Amino acid sequence: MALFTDTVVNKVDRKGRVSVPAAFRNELATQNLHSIAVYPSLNGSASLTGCGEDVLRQWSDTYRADDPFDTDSTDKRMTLFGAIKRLPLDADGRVLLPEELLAHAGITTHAAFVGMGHEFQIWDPAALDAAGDAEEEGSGASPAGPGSPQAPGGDR
Amino acid sequence: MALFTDTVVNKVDRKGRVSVPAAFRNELATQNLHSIAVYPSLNGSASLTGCGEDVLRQWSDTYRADDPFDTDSTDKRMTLFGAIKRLPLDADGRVLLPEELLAHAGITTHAAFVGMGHEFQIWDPAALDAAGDAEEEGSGASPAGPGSPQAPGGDR
DNA sequence: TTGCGACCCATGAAATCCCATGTTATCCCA
DNA sequence: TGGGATAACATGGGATTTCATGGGTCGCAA
Repeated sequence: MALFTDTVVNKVDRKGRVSVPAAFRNELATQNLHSIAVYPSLNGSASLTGCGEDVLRQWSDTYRADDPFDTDSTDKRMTLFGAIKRLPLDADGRVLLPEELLAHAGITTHAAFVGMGHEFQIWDPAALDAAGDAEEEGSGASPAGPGSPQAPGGDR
Repeated sequence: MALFTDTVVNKVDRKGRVSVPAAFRNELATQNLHSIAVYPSLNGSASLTGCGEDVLRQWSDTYRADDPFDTDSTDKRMTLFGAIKRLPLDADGRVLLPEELLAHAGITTHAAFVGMGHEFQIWDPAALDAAGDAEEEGSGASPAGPGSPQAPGGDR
């Protein structure tokens, strides 16, 4: 299973393309994956969540055993799988983020990729900063702690 | 699992490279690891913590079974994995410490590697001295005790 | 035909590789 | 046990490759 770490800010070009960080690509390559699965984060934050297809398969497997009459299961599957877009990586390791997803995350010129273990998230850098600050205060984390995983200045 | 001990001060060259102490490298080699995972220490001190990837995988595994709808899990993973950088060892056993990490630890010309069992820390030698002294007084440790693991004078 | 996506190439900056060197620790033999 | 030979390490620097990014072109479809 891929292991995504680190936070990287890349530029979104005029065509809506973004380079997936090389480290992420390498992780995907170890699983022979040539695309990423992306969907609006489920916790309601203005961000996207992405992962390799292997993770999708695992989720699908956990649901497959469910009772076909279990409406909770059908609801969740619809919410989850219905919103997932599979984005192929081009020869240069970039993906084309659909307008719809860009809008959901409020991404305009830059996209911050945040590793989260077996999956990752994509944020507008400013929104990520804000979310990090909020968490720091809310949870009473150590003042100088890593509340905000990274402060992606403004650029790279 | 690797076992890191001892304190070693190495030089950071103009490119930001540092030799990982040979003893540490040997520990990593026994696990077939060719990179280290480094992140700002979680206790808020001006230092970095490092470990082998085996430790990361273990963390990731504990989260992987989580329900994708579990927002508490996603928050934790973002904070933890978002700040971890994987630094590959080059053929000579060196890593390139990113600007960002150097700044967090206040490292400029020298880096002190401190073994801590299954992980290790990286300090600016002066900051390490200061932290050791403070601990000595605060905890009432033996006056001449090993509060500061070593007094890495100024150089090697 | 016109707009968008897939593919290709160019470029500057940064990371990686590779080799050279001085120094220190280790080994081996008398 | 002295002392030279040898190997391991840390370090510097130049050569090469990777990466992110911009832009162009071709083809398909609305």
